[in-house]
Amino acid sequence: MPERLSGVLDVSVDNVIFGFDENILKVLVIERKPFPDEKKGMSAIPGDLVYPKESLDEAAARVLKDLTSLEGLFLKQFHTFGNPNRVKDLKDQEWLTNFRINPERRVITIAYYSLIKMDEYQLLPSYFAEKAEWVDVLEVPALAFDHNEIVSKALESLRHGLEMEQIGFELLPDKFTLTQLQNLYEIILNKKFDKRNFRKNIKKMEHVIPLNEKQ
Amino acid sequence: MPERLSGVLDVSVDNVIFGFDENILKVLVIERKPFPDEKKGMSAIPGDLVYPKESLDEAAARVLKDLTSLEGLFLKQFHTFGNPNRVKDLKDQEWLTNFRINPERRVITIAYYSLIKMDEYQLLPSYFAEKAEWVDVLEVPALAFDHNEIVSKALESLRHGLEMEQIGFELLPDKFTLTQLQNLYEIILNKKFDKRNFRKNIKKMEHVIPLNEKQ
DNA sequence: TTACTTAGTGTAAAAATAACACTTATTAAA
DNA sequence: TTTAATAAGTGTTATTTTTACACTAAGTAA
Repeated sequence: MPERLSGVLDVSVDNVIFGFDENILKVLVIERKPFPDEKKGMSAIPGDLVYPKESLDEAAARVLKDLTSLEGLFLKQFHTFGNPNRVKDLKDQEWLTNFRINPERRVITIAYYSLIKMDEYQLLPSYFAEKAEWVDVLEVPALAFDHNEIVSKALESLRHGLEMEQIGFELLPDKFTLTQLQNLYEIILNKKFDKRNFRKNIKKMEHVIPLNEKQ
Repeated sequence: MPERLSGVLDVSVDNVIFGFDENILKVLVIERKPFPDEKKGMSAIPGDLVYPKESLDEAAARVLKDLTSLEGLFLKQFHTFGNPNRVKDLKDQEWLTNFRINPERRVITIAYYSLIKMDEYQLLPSYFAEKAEWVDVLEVPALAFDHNEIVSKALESLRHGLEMEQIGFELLPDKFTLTQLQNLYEIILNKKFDKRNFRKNIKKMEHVIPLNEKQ
């Protein structure tokens, strides 16, 4: 029986927050507080260490709320990232040295994605983010840690969720046009749909109430 | 900014191992080493703490190999369980007291499921398991920790994987009859299929080479 | 007012799925 | 060793689902 070390891991949650703005699928990216010698904080996905008494879902919801002040949003755990080197990059190590008690410690992260209706969203200062910014999911800059990989996998999961469950509505206001919804599907799935066939499919879905308002 | 404790979590992997035996979907359950006053160790899913330098996938593969001596099996991460009370049950606390350096510590676990062809499998003694036993997935006994919940969710994921990707073959020997395959689908998905339609669908799949052997 | 863009609507062809029954071979029992 | 019972193997038709496709009406911009 090999010797087993324990307590050598930190656990965080990271949250890929998607929003849909007219014709663009966006991701919320924060600017990580810069460490002393750093001019500008690096971009990252919002996240935090899990507190001792909260569940993973609660931690993810907290991160989301701190940043947006919104509660009850769609939130889904999609993957856990635990490569032993995922925080060992030089820039990340410098940052951790300034902001973590045990910077050298391995960190695994449980990744969630969440969907928010952008019109309900208000930018909030947060203790872990200098500022937050929406970026086009197709133009995500270089991010801290393995966050680019996390975003890619989040996008995959979102696509899957859009096809399997019908999650798209979470990204639109309560009242929306079918054209808006179709745009959303086309952009997220990167695929064109026939207008009439698309509308037929929506009619099959429950929980969509046609408002006899036009245009 | 709230005070952040760190190093208060242990991280493990747990592995729900599925096998298919004639007409039954089975799960490999181990008997957890009994603690001193315990007559018989409680049943559990195989798992272990993640070692300092291995990735999560590696940890899961190691657990699997220790138990079966098999490598390169189908292995899939499906969910991470992190309820703060998931190891706080009295029985579990007693056990942890005997087998962990920090028994009171919170443990989160990354859960995987894997598929093995039962005829390739050989029961192996393992340092964390007194013995291992296949049980019908429909008659899983009470398990340690939150392992019953983990098994349920693994089964959900397996069903999903069977429908989406075509994962069923991992559970059968390299040569198998279509009847065997249909049984597998019917039992796992709990659904009947028409024999002829089923065979048509298989023919559409790639990577299946019909051997002109009959019966 | 005119031209241009976007919203809104039904039908027909094609593809995929579901329903269905008999023959042959093997195994078990008389 | 015959007989009965069980399981394997095979195509066709009907139904449902999916796809392809074009014009009208209204609103917006020139």
